[in-house]
Amino acid sequence: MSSNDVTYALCDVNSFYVACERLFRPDLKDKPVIVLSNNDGCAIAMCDFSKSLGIKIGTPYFQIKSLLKRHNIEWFSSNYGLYGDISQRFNWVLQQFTDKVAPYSVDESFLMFQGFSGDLTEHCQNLKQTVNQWLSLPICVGLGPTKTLAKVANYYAKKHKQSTNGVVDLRSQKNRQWALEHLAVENIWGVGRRLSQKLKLQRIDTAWDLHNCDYKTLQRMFSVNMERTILELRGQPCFEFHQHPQAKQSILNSRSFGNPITNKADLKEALAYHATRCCEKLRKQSSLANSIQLFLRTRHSDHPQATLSLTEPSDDTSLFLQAIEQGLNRIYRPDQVYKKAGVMLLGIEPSKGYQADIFNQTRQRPELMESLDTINAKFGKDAIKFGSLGFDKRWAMRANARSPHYTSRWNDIIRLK
DNA sequence: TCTGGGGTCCTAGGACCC
DNA sequence: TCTGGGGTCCTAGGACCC
Repeated sequence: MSSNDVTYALCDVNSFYVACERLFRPDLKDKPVIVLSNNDGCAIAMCDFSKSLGIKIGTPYFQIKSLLKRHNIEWFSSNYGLYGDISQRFNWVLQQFTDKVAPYSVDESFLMFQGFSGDLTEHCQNLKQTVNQWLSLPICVGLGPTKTLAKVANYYAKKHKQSTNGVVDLRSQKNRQWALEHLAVENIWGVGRRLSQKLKLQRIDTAWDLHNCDYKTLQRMFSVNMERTILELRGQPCFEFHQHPQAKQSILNSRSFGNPITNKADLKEALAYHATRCCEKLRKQSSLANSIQLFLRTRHSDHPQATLSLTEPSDDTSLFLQAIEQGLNRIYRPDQVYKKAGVMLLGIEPSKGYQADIFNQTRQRPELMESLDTINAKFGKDAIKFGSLGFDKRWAMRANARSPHYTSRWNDIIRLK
């Protein structure tokens, strides 16, 4: 089968976080809603009405506070437990329509159709309707011969929801040219603010302009990714389709503090917490890491940082906690005010097949880690934990309006009276 | 006063080696 | 005093994505 038979579909939930918040709150169906980032810092998702007021993604909460009140807009702290669970259900529905589903982010997935006989547009209309019926999520679908063109199609489906009924097909050359001619270069997937500025200096203003460029020249001027984007705009697939999540090459956990911190003991607890979460993610993907980086952020936007290597790769939380303590001693300054802390694991490799160094005296306790994970999976996060995590979480972030974890915590299940 | 978090990939430049 | 060239590996920083 030639690659000409391959079509990609990008399915994306409209205002996903807002849609999730509305799921269990039918009273919010026609009411404006926005969702704030972690720590209730800024707006990260909103309904069309809020957009029409000029609120942009990333606007700080304090700047829109009065606007929200004036227009009676309901706002929520983000609830990633809920969004993650709904996302899984979304992908499950997509799998009823093709066995080739590649989740791309929490709210969008690529599908691949190969040698599909029948009307693909109709199939996707059907898919869209099913997602809406089963999960009550509004989605848009873009079809194209490459992922980049499917993204372009999705852009138009979202922009013209009414006239397209939420599905746009850019497989034909004629539709494609029109779509690219009317698409500003900054709206192409992979072309951000900086690159579009530079492209415009070269008089490359639209996706069609970029499509017609000499890709070798632009590869030299920019990078291989620019070359790939151009080829994808011409219908030649360059970006891979990963059906299964790839093992992460770095694992990061970080949070801003609810209130600024100066105390070393509090910082240590926060870092221990982040290291614990990182190690859980590491074990979940069956990997080992050989180094850990901890970083702090002060009021003055500088970020002291320390990277420590283990004597051999490990997934044992306690080894990383020891490293944290050493690292913090190196970078902590009592006269500083800290806003944020984080931990990153690096040098990641699969644990399967790892040849342990027989001369290494470091304790590795896979059974202990496994028991820890099993207990916490059953009884909830940190049901059992290392003492260095502490108990009072004085550093915890703000989340003043978080909705219940309707689908993932027994205590949060809706009760009917 | 208050501005998120978690990733990927690419490139440039320095260290080091032969 | 003169002091090459090519390769690899690592890291930091930048750009992008959602």
